Amino acid sequence: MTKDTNDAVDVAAWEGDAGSTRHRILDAALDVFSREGYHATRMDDIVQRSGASKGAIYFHFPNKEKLFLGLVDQFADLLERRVKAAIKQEDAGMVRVRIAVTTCLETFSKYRRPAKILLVQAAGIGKAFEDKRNATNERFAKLIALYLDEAVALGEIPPCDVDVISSAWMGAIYALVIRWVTTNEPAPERIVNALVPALLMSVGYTAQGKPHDRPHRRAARE
Amino acid sequence: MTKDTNDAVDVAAWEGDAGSTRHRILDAALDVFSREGYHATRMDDIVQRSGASKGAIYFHFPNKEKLFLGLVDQFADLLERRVKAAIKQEDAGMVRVRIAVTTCLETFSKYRRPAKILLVQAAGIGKAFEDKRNATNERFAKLIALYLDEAVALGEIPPCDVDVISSAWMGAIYALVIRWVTTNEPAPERIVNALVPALLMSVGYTAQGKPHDRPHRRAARE
DNA sequence: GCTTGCAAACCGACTGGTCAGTCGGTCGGA
DNA sequence: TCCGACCGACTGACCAGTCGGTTTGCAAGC
Repeated sequence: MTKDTNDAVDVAAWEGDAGSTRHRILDAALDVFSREGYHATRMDDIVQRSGASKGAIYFHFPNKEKLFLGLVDQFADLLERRVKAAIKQEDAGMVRVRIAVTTCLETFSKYRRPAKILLVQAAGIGKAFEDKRNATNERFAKLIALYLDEAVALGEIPPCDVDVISSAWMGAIYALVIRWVTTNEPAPERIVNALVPALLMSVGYTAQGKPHDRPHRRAARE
Repeated sequence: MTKDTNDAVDVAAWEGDAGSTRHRILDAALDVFSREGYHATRMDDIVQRSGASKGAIYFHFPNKEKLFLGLVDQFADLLERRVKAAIKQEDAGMVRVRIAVTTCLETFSKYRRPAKILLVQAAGIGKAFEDKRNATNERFAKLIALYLDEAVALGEIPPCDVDVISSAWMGAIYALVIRWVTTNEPAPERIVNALVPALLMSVGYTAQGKPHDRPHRRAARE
């Protein structure tokens, strides 16, 4: 797990046309935005980094804001796709909850720079960005809430304020990913090992029939 | 609890000289920064809002950044003071953990605008701010970690990765406060009721001898 | 195969607006 | 008369976005 952090070809993973000018721009933007933040990034930085020209950038993207939000959206989509794909393989109930959380963490750790853009750089920039971030946030919280509701319905966990809990979970996940992304510190493996059980326990899920390292079936990746 | 959100005299609560120019500037800065964010705030906005002049602002504060970071620091200090004061009244162990978390939430909900500055506006602005936010973050995570360690030592909860858990807790708290601060949505009371038990359960603390609404002693405020 | 035409893709010097910060100056109290 | 507090018009850097121009790919006509 998490052997490679895609540090070279991040955007390529979810955009087809590698090598094209458009792609080079996106890659450069991702790189610079994630390092410097939105405001500290000058379009000329992206020009230099991408090797394209100012004109090329404004030919492909209407403005700086759209370019940035595009990156955020793309990554959020990817994340959602991966979570849903992973879920589909499993039966309803707490197993799904566990898989959703794990997939989230795996994806963040694999796509480190996009994660930083989504979680760190998209905050505190302005109204439009704040809204976008909250929306994205809620989007995943809702996903978690859905699976939690399922688990409650199945009687696997006692009823709880699913709305609040799912927000809290996202917050917990985000906080650790942010910390890892910026300080490199709690290794992803350690995060998963400590966090996932804690989250499950927080809703009163006692690890029934979980023989420590049960090989849960896992099919097609991505 | 949380009857009044100090929406008028935020800074006054922790700065002595109310009415002075310096104080009026801080107040105005808090107001504008929390609404607009760091970059969208023009010094001229603060000028207008405070009734002071550009010269007065630059007489009291070296630059925009320092003014902003000053607000962040002041609020972080206040928060820490309040948590420590609340803790002092209680015996070591899980009770302290509960009180620490509750006090955090109470303080955030009471000082809504400073909270927004600390949690939302101080992110994604730039290196200096990012560091500051991480540092503040860690500062409180460490505090929680300390009390959790105590509880583990006392045998009230099983051992766990306290470092990761405390970060996760802060993240959960932050996420909900941010959501409340921006959307006004999960009422503070609901947050406390749902979140605190969940956090406690997440470290395997079974609510022993907690008769639902036990009147825990509470002395001097602030 | 070769010209011609045209548009999509790309180039980069330049502009126009925006602000953080400055600075010469005023005012009132000790 | 001196100094701390305050005033506000002004400046200079910075940078997103523009625009006239060039190159490239390619299809249609001959």
